[in-house]
Amino acid sequence: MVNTTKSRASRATLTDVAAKAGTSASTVSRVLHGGAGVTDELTARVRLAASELGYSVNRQARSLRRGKDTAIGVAIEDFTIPFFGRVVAEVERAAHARGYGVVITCAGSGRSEEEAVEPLLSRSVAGLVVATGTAGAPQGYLAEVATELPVVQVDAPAASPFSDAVGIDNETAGRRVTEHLLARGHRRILFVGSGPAATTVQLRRQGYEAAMREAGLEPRTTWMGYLPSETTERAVAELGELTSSGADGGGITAVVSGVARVTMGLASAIARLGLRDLAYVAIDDLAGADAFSPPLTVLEQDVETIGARAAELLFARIDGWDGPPSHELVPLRLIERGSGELPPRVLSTTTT
Amino acid sequence: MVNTTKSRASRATLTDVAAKAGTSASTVSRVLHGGAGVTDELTARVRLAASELGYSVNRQARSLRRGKDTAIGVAIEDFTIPFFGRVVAEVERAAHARGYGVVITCAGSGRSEEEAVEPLLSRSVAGLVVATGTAGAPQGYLAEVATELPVVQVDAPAASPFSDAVGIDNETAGRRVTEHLLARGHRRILFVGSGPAATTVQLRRQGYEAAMREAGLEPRTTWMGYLPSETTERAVAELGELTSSGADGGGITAVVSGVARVTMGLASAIARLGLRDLAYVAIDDLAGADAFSPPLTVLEQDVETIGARAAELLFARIDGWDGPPSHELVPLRLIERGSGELPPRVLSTTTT
DNA sequence: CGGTTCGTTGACAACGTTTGCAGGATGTCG
DNA sequence: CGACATCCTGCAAACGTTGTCAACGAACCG
Repeated sequence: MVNTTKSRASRATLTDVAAKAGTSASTVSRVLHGGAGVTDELTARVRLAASELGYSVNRQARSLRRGKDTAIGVAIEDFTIPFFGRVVAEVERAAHARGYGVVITCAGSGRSEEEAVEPLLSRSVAGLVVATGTAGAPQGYLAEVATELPVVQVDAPAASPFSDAVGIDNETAGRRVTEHLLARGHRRILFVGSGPAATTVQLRRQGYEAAMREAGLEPRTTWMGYLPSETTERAVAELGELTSSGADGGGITAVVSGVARVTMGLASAIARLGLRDLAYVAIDDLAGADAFSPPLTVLEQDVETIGARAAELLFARIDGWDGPPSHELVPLRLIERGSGELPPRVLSTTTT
Repeated sequence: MVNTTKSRASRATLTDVAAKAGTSASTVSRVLHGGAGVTDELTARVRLAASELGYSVNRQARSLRRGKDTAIGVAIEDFTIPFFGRVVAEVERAAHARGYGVVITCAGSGRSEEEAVEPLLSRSVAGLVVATGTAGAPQGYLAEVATELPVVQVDAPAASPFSDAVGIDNETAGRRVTEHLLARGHRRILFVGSGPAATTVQLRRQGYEAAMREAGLEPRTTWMGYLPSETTERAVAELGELTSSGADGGGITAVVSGVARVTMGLASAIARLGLRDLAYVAIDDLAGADAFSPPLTVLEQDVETIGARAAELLFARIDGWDGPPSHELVPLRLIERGSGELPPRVLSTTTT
C-alpha cells in the first residue's frame, strides 16, 4: 500500500510485489520464475499482488545477475532486402514464443563485423543469428565470438568449423537452373550476378559453370549493379548486344539471374527491350514474379524454413546442446511460371 | 595483471580496467563516459588499459543503474513487408549512429499491443517507434505507454494527441491517384483495398471517394486478400466481370490499388486476364514496378525520409525536447510509368 | 606562513534481480 | 516426548555500472 503512489510513476518492482503480498522479494522471484517449493496459498497471494501491480520483470537486472540476457541478437546485412525481412520475421516469432527478445543490428554498408556486433555483445545476448552471407566470407572476428556464444549463420556461403549454418546448396542451385534451360535446348546461357564479392553468388556461378562445361558449352558471366536501377541501366546497355548474333556465332537465348538483387532490374531491362523470346530463370523467388510477362520461373528457397531452423538450432545451443557444428541445407523448389520454359529463340538469320 | 587470466573467459569489466590502470572504477567510468575532470596522464593510462583489455561497457548494468537503456524499441506489424523493412533500416542507422541499440518486436498476427510491447518496456528502452498503421487504430494501451516514454508512430492513420507521428497524408494520396485517372478521362474507377480494418487504407479510400463524388461519379470499392495469392484469385474472379459491361452501363476502365499488399496480386490478375487496356495506379511503390507491362504507375511515399524523421523525432524527445505532439506529413511523388496513363478503354459495344 | 579554495580521485551506495545459505516451523519416527 | 528430517521462507550477497560525497593534496591569497 505504501508503494502504490510510487509505482504509478515507474514500473513495479519485485519488492513492491513482495510488500503487497506480505512476503519477501526472494519468494516473489521464486513464484514468478523458479516455480517450485512455495505454498499454494502464498503463491496465489503473490500472483494476485503481481497482477494487481502490473508487475513485469526488469530484464536488465535479471540479465546483470544471470550474466546472460533473455534475448538473442540478429545481425542482418540489409533490412530492405525481402529475404532478410522474412528471416527476421521467423526468428522473431521463435524468440517471442520462448520469451526472448530480439536485438538487431545492421552488418552491411561499411561497418566492420566488430562494430556491427558489439552492440549485441554488450547486451549479453544469449546467441546470435548472423545473416550476411551475400556480403562475403565470415571473418576472423565472428569465429572468435562463436567460441563464447552460440552463433548460427544464415545463408552462409559454406560450412563453418565454428558455428552452425542454415542455407541452401548454392552450387546445386546454380546447376539446377542451368540444367533447366539446357534441357529445353538452350546453349548460349548468360549468368548474371550482383558482383564478385558475394560468395554465395560465386558458388551459384560455379554450379552454373559446371553445368555448362559438362554440356560442352562456354559459360558467360556478367555483373550488374546493387540497385535495381543500376542493374536495369547496365542490362539495357548490355542485353541488346548480347542477344543479337555475337562474335561467337550467336547471341544468348537465356539468362540466369544469380541473386534476387539483380532479378528485378534484369526483368525491367528485358521488358523495356521487348525481349519477349528471351528465356529467363532466377534464383530466389520474388514477390510479383507472376505479374511479369511471361511470369517468371524461379528457383525458390524456403526462406521461412531457413529462418525457423536457424532459430531452432540457436535455441538448442542456448539450451546446452553440444553437438558438432551442423550445416543444414534447405530444399529448393523450382517454380515453372513460363519465362524459363521458353524455347531457344530462332536466330534472325535462319529458318522460318 | 591479476585479472588477465580471468578476463579471457568473459568480458572485461570496469574493475578489471581500473586494476590494470592502477586506479578506481569510478575514475575509469569518468574517463570512458563522463570525460571531464581527469588528469591527462591518468586518462591516457585508463584508455590504454581499456583498449588492451578490449573493454566495452556492460549495458545491462548501465541501464539498470540509469533506469534507461541506450536502446530504442521498434514495433513492426510485419517484417516481411518491404515498407517496414525500409523503416527499420533507417531507424537502425540513426540509432547506431548515436550508440543506441535497437530491440524489435512484431506487433501483428494476433498479438495484443501489450504483449508485443512488453518485451521492449521490460528492457527500459528509451523510446518507441511503432509502425502498425496498416493494422488498425492505436489502442488505449499505447496511449498509456506514451505518457511514460517517447513514442513515435509511423504510418499512423491520424494525428495522435499522445505521441508524434510521421507518415503520408493518406486521404490526399487516395485523392491524387484518383484525380490522375479522372484527368485522363476515366469515369468508372475501382478502388481495391486490403480490408476494411486497416485504417490507413480507409483514409485513402475516403480520398478516392471524395474525388469521385466531386466529379459526380459513383465510387466502387472492393477488398482483396492479405496474401498476393489470395488477392490474385479474388481479382481474377472479380475483374473479368467488372471490366466487361456491367449493370450500370459499363465496366470499369481503371483500378486504384489502395495499398502495396494488394498491388502485386492485382497486377498478376490483370496480367493473367490479359487486361492490357485496363489503367492501373497503385499507392505505394513496389520493387519491380517497371518490369510490369505496361510499367506500373505509382504514388510513391518517401519511406526513407519517413524512417529517418521518425528516428529524429524520437531522439529529440529522448534528449528532452518537449514540444506539442507533431504529425509530420512526408511529400508524395507520382511516378508515371505507363499503366496509369492508359486512356479509357473503348467499350466493346461502341465505335470502331 | 596559515587558511581557504579548488581540482582530482577513491570509497560507497544503489539500481532490481537471482540464488546459496541458514533459520524456523512442522511433521514423523524412535 | 525428544530428536531428526523435511519443507518453506527470508536474509544477504552479488552482477557492473554510475553518481554522490568526502577526502586528499596542491595552489593561491591574505
